[in-house]
Amino acid sequence: MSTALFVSDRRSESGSTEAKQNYSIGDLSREFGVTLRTLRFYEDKGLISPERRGTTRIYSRRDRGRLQLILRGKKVGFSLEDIKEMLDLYDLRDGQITQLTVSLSKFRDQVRVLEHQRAEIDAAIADLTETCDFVEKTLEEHRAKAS
Amino acid sequence: MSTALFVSDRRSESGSTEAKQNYSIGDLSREFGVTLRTLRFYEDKGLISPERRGTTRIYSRRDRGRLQLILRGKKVGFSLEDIKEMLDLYDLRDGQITQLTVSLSKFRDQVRVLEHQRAEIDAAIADLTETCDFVEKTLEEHRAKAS
DNA sequence: TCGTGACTTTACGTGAACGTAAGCGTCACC
DNA sequence: GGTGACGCTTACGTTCACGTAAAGTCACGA
Repeated sequence: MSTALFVSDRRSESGSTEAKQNYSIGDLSREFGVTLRTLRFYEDKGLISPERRGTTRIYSRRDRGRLQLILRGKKVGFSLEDIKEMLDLYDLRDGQITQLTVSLSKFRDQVRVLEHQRAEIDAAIADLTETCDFVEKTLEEHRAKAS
Repeated sequence: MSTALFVSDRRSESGSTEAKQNYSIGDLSREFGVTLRTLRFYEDKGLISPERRGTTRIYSRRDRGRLQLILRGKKVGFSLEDIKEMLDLYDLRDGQITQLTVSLSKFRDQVRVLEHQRAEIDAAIADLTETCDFVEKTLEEHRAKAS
């Protein structure tokens, strides 16, 4: 399944049954499996800005969408600050072009970062696997001697 | 190049020229590219215990070996606490067998952890790559329209 | 009227692995 | 007798993404 990331959502949602327009903090918490603290934290960092009814937060569909983007951004390894930048850029909407171009560049950078991490993990796995083999062999020899 | 990890060093070092017996903190710092603070920190955490001449630390070849193991352990993703456990175990030397068996088990666990991390990174790369393709396509279309 | 649940605020705590002063000692050298 | 290299200790600071109290408001139901 593929979902847009810092790009307008590619999924069609017009057909969703009873699309709510507003959500409480608890609604989103349950739906996305994040704590209330997390949602308030994101707000504190300027990633989401729900309206208020009194002191109570009211999240719109747009806020929900932003939360989705935030969580997807985290999943692919962006920091909250990275995500904020892109969301802010998205908000400007001066020309979509700028936002798309900048984001594309960041995505490519991140792919490179991830590929690098992957290479390091591969090396570590190779190292550990080899060491495992060596240890197994040593234990084998020991057992052979002991018998 | 393969080096043992929490197993006695497999490399022959008898042929090394002028094998020093003692090292200052600065020596090890330079040789391994770690800061003085790091070496003192490892000592604080009980990973290394160099002797003292007055207040000055004197590292033996054995201390140097331990440092090597620590850094290799870090490279393959172990925490300092993990590393300490294995080193302590290694110190016991009750029977090498116990140490080898326990370490082997930890190594295998860590391989699994790393493989899991790799899978997540792969997924993230796939996701981002797909998004990049989508964005590129969008920009293409935009340019086509603009011309 | 009490309790429960959902929501709010402020604000200190966490973990990992060090960084970064501040302030001092001790040599060798010029 | 100044200067620089090298070493020491104590101890608060950093980064990130929240966790975890503590204490309060508000509405609803028995």
